[in-house]
Amino acid sequence: MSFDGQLPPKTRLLRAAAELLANSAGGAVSTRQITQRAGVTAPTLYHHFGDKEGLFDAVVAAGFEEYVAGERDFAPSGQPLEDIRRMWDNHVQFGLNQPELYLVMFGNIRPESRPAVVADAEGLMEEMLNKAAVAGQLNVPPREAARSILAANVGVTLMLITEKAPERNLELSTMTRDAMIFAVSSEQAKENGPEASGKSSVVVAAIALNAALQASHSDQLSSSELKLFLEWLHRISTSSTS
Amino acid sequence: MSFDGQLPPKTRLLRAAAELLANSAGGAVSTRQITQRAGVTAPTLYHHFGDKEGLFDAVVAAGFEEYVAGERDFAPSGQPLEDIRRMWDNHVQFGLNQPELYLVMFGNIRPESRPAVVADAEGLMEEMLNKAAVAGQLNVPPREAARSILAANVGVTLMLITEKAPERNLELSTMTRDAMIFAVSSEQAKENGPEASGKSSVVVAAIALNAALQASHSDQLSSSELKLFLEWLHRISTSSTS
DNA sequence: TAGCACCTATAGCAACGCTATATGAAGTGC
DNA sequence: GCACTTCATATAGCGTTGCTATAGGTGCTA
Repeated sequence: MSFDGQLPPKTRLLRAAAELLANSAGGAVSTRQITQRAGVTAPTLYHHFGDKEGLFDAVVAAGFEEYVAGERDFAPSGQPLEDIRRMWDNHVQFGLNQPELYLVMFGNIRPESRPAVVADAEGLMEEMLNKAAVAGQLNVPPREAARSILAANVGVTLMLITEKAPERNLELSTMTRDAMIFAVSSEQAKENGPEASGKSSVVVAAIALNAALQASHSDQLSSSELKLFLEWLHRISTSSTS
Repeated sequence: MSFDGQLPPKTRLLRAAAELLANSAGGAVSTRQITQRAGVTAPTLYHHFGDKEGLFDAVVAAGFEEYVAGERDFAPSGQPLEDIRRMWDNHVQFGLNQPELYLVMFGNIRPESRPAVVADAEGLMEEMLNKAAVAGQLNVPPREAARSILAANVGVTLMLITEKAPERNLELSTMTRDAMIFAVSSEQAKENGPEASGKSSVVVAAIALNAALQASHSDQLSSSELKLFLEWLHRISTSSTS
């Protein structure tokens, strides 16, 4: 149909799959649709991508580049937590702009099998949270914070996708976003518990130091010392109460 | 196989589908599997349930009864926000106990088509949040709070399901849960200064941790460990590198 | 007994993901 | 220039999927 041009079949398959995925209104996309649109036959698909999932993975990888590009463009504002907010909003916007692609990336859940793209997104957020941790702005270890925020981010995006476009209320996103960021940040005023603030200064400092040490591979400690040091820091920063 | 008994075919189909769904390790469940296990042929299924999705909806309805029963059993503790916590935990536990059924209920996302079960779960949570609102414990309208909490709840549960069982860290759930509940509750102290954020460096963090550790005699480390730990902190905090 | 819903089985369709096999094109060594 | 390998694509078809057109059996009411 559209890709009779001189592009190599592999590229045509990728484009055809991406376009069909973007335009398929919720319905599944078949390999026959893809190959027909790409102007090739079935074995070509399996020669280049192994199977259908392989093709989709490749499409997702391209989509993920776009996603990451959106994340990185806004990156350095100097205020890591503000950057996390923008990462969150960018995540939601990506999901709403390309719901089908997003569902392939984040919605294709199967038990005990984690898509690589989720781990990548998690790493991206953890990276940013590390900066916040170094600045002493984090209440919990960056990895746990990233997992928690990303889980909420995906949940909100999926819920927004299921809503019809005109009814979408993005306040759901901003509210949940700020709730999560506030929860992991150390700037909260903890007036509930009297002993809570005393403990939190230890934890915040330990988390900050831990992040800082891992970021700038320090040479003040020998490697064996560093290893033990980090183990202790982990024990402190993951302890629930003192 | 197992349902040659005298139960009506409709019931046998429901049970067969439920059992196959519960035991299928992530893979899809075919109508032929279901009908064979139920001891009937294909048209029987379509006579009673219309199509495959109709059968699954019926299974989900039964599963949802179980889910709701779990939610309601714990309901009246007098503290609505505490009940919300239990609803959250019950939701997560339900998802981890019956991941396949949960995925059919909450993971089968398609754009602009919201499963009825999601609306029901939302209503259930909103109902409970209404009590909190009446008691003046809510910061936002119950409906928005319910949507926000449920979105995060689903996101966390989906993320936990994708993890292999032995590695599951339920702290992700409790942390996100408390963050969301705290965010919608009116008990938060909203007075936190815009700055008060320190500098970012290993040295500052080490100094902060050092002071904090000495202030609150931590018992996470033995005294000999603490001595060495403090010595290292001193080495770090007196060095000039960033 | 006749008629009438209701329920189930036989048999098979179109579409699915995927592949065994064969054919063409492009390079490589002699 | 020619055999040889390698890569890339096509022909044809396998087994399975969700689903159905048609017909037959069953039990109830008249």
